[in-house]
Amino acid sequence: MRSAEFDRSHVLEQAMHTFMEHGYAKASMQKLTQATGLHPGSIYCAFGSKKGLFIEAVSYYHQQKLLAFEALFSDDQAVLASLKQLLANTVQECVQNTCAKVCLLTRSLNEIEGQDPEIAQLLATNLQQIEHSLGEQIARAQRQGEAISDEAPLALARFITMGIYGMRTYAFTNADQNILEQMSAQLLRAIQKH
Amino acid sequence: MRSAEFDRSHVLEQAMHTFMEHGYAKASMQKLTQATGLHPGSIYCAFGSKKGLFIEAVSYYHQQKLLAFEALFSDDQAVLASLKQLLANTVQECVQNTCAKVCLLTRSLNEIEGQDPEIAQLLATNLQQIEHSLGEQIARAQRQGEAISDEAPLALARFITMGIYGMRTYAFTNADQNILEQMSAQLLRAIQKH
DNA sequence: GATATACTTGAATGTTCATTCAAGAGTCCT
DNA sequence: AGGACTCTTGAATGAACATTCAAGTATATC
Repeated sequence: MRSAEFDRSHVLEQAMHTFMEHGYAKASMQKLTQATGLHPGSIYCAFGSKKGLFIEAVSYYHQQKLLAFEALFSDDQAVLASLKQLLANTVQECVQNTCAKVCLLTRSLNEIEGQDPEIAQLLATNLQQIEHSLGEQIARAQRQGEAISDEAPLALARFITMGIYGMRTYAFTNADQNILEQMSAQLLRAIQKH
Repeated sequence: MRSAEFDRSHVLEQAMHTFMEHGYAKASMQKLTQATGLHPGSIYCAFGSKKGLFIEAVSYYHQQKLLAFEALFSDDQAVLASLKQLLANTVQECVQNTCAKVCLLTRSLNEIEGQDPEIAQLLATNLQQIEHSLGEQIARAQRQGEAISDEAPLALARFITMGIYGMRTYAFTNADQNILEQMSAQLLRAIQKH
């Protein structure tokens, strides 16, 4: 017996960054071996293929985003306040000049369209999971009597989700913090009671 | 002398479809020669490179979208009605099962990020031009006293633009016509006077 | 119809890519 | 300490890629 020498989390973290920076197609195995410090053989032994590594990197990214989401929407805080913070965090990501500016899920979904249904399905499922969690939080806000529209919680969650996707693409054309903050405010206003 | 044997518009139309279907990276020269009927040498003679062909195909796409936009927002119609139609058309595109479901500009913008600043700039400029035209129309709506918010026209145009980007990415996770129509309605409501 | 001037053709080029594998090295159990 | 097992290494492989170019072909002018 002999245990693997590398730290799987660390490798996935680096691979994730590489995919975020270059996209799926342009993240060559050469870039991935450099970023992870692993040799090709080790990657293929541990993950089967470039696609396998990508799938695990995506899952790793998704896991991180889910944890951040749950931390943000802790039970002892107004949902609308958490939502506002979620949008503020998204804006902060978008105006970064690092690979942190992209959402691995939405970017890859755009890239992969029409190419690999299995990856597309994984990305869609992950995104829908966050959308669903958001729906639960919005339902809670309504129960708690927060100043939020009484439309179906899922419809409101979809709207905010769509808004975040839109802001991310918009930021590629114009990463202006003021503009993105204004959009966030418009999105929030649209789901508030008036 | 001898004139070129192929119809440039027809070639660009086919190349555009190929890029819409496969994305930039995965639209190989082989696929492009098959789709256009041109031999590699002819493409390089007429467009210089794959990137040159892509840039012209993007411009061709943009031109088409601009014409469609101007036709939709003819002066003798309420702006809000045209806007509603614009969103309805977008939904129709998104639920298609052909390459017509993608916006070449937004899809490529997501794919190209961090790879080619020249292409990114072209895509951003094209998208901003449509956003700007939309702003002018919204300003006209305000002057004509339509039931539209009195926020800055550009801010409203940005919001709708962002919404369309968002719907396009959202449709990749769930191309449900009812849901997309509901989002359109939410977007419209958000910029109306109340 | 001869000649010059293009455009067309598609095989060849060299690069880059994902992937494999046999040799080497480390670890554990007896 | 020896042997068995597994992980690591990185050069080798073959496919796919964008691009080139010399030969071939059509057109126009004189």
